[in-house]
Amino acid sequence: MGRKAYFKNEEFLNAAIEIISENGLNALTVAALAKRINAPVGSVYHRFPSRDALLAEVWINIIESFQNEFIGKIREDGLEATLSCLEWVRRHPHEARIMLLYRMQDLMWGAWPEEMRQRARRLNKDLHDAVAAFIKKQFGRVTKENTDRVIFATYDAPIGIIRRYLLENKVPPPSAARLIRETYAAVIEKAK
Amino acid sequence: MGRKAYFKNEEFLNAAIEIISENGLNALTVAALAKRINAPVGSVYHRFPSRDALLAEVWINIIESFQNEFIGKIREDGLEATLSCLEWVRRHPHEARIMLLYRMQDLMWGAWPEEMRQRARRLNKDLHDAVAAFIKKQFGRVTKENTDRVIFATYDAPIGIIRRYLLENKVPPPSAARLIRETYAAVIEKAK
DNA sequence: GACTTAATGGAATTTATATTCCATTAAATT
DNA sequence: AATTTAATGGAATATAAATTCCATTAAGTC
Repeated sequence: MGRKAYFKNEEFLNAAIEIISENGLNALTVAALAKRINAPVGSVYHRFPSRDALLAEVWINIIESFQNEFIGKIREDGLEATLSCLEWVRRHPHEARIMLLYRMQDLMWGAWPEEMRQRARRLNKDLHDAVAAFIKKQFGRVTKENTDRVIFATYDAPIGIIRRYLLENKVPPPSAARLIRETYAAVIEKAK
Repeated sequence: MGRKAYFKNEEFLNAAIEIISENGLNALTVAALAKRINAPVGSVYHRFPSRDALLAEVWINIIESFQNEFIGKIREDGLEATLSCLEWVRRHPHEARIMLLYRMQDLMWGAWPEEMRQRARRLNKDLHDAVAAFIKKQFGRVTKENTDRVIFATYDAPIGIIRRYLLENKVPPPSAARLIRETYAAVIEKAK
């Protein structure tokens, strides 16, 4: 009952992602957001309590998408999980730009909505558990040194190269996988 | 002649760096900047034509500091240059946070002042030349593949691990150097 | 087809900050 | 010590963008 909706929640979220990715955070005004999908400004506030709330949702959705894929893969295989970061970025270039070029703190002015805090906590726990299980499987036990190795090879190094391409408004080429593999081999497999 | 200055240009620049590093870009209002050194708002505009101009100078100073150190070292030795990134970050934690957590585009609203564009052009040329010379020395000739290897091992991978620590409000520990060395050995020396 | 509800549409308002402006103060010069 | 110049000090103004509010519109329900 009541009027049919012209605009979906998701359309605003996607429009925000595109604007930030293409023109930077400064370009994401509520007016620009509404205009991109030809919606009136008021409709933004009909669906989201504030610009901050919308951005919190954009952020947590992206992080969940990225990390859940990683978590799923690392249960099977470390190298696969590592390479999957690269593939996720290639499939989600706009989201990747936001994830790697901004921080939550800079997207929003205020504090996280409580729902988002919960989702973030659950996600971090899942990630932590999955990584710890992998370290145990790979090295026998979890030490600070092993943990550093795994995070570096599976996350830091791939993100490092990916981020450079994103900064240049490009998507990392498939050839980047070669360097990621070599690093993984040197840092994880050789150290076993 | 005329009244003696209470506030130096540099004090405003340093205050801005600290505020952004400690509390994020949103915290850097002109009022907050002035307050941090107990200056009146007007004095900011006595020294800088605009907030944007001040930020442009903050940014270019940081990039010059980082890259000039790297350029100097890579003329001598690739691994030394690579490890020097880590040391620069440890010596300049605030500057590092700005360099690695923001982009010029997001610090400023408008376009770069012309002076800054020139400084950036010169710097990029120097960096490019130094890296090309290193690649030639190391591999005999400059190919796309060699270039990717060198940038990855000397820059992307170190930045990747450094950035993770900076995101957690920490400075990377000296132990990070081990992983950076191993990556360099695997990606540059083994491939020679 | 009147009624209720949910949504759009957009003008008006509020808020947060950057910027301007000018009076005041102090150093150097004569 | 009067004068000139460069700087401070901060209130007033301008600006840009978020948010509010309410009138209008359309879809189901009785």
